[in-house]
Amino acid sequence: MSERTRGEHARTQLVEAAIRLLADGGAEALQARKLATEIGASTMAVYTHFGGMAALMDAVAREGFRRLIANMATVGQSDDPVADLYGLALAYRRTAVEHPELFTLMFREAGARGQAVGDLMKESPSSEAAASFRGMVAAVTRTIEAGRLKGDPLSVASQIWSAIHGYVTLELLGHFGRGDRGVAEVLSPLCVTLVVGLGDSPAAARASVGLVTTTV
Amino acid sequence: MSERTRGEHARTQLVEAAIRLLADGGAEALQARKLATEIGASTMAVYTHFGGMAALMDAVAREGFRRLIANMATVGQSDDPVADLYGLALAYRRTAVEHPELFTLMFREAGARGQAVGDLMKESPSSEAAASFRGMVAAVTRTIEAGRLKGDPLSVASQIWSAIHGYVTLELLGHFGRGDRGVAEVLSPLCVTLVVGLGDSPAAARASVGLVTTTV
DNA sequence: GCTCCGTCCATAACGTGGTTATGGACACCG
DNA sequence: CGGTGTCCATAACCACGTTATGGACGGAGC
Repeated sequence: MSERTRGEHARTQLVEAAIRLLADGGAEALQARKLATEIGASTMAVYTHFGGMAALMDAVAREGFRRLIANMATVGQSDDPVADLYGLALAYRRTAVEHPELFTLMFREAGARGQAVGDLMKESPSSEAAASFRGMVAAVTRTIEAGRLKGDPLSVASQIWSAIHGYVTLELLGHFGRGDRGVAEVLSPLCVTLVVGLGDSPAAARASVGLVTTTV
Repeated sequence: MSERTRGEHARTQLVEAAIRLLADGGAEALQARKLATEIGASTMAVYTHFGGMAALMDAVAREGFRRLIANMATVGQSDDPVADLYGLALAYRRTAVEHPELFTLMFREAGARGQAVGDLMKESPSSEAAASFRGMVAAVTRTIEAGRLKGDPLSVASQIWSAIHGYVTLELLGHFGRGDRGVAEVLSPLCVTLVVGLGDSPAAARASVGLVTTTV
């Protein structure tokens, strides 16, 4: 039980190699044999450490969610909770755009393991995906406590998450054009629309969203 | 060039068999050999009619979009354009929930063929996916002409499509629970939030969405 | 009617990629 | 120093997409 450094290292090596393959070869490039040569080992490594490609991809997806959470965590808590919320949206979108294949895999795997992401309307403390959602619930709660938005935090967070996730999904599919055009033309107005619809004043909403836009 | 009835029939037979396999076996069950036995033929049928599994799945995706468009077309134009818009959202969601694997495939294939779905901010008259979007743009235009919403129809439609698509994607992944709970707790409030944020009055928005809720 | 020609497709083989069986190398433990 | 367990290279196996080949069938022209 002495940490067997080599073994644990191989495990993370595999996940990192997988993310690398994914990044510059797409989902099709994520193959056991390519992984093996990538880390200078045989395909058996995949089986001793994960039991199969499915479990490895699951681990890759988890790592992706961990990065998403980390990126969302860099958005601090300013005195403008609506601006923070928009910052979360941008962080979510940036994570996806920087690693589109990984982001796609994350939600494909979430579907593959059926209910594993869980019912986020309730408690599901184990799942990584749920953690990123809880960050959003917390941010929403602050906007409500600040008197900017109205409604049940869980429902409001679900609505906002749906909208952002949908925008990101469609942007990755090539709608809304390339570059940051979609952010300016769709995501940013969408966030204004949402917070105004949830009780914020149009002027305050535009101001809060405008504040963060320079951070893109 | 005489219509070769048998041949065309085999083509649609393959697509229908594919949708059937997809429905009760998931994406993994969509295999050339299973398709072949399903229609009582050999795997060559896939190649004479489509050239390969990729093209067949593309055809399946197109058929899926055709069904989506058809379902959205059943939503008529009443004298309440916001209610019609919510009807479109429900039709979109119902199409996805009734054939979740097909819906997932549709957008996976859209990604696989890269830009084929096209840049929906511009004209892309060929793609089936674009047609369903144009239906939404038309509905949005009516709400604006009726004085209920404000803004550029293209931008507004993009925002609404993002939100609905995101909700549906997450519901299919198992968030928001089973049955129609998500509709009542997230999709319906989300639509109210959107139209209020886009200029409708809260009371009118709730009335319009409430009207249609019984149609779920 | 007969031949020619094109389409469609069954059979069988090939290539690739996930998986597994086997056995060896090495570290740790008694 | 032998025992034991983990890790992994090799090589084979198997499922599935694909392709090569040739035959069956039907229409076109004579």
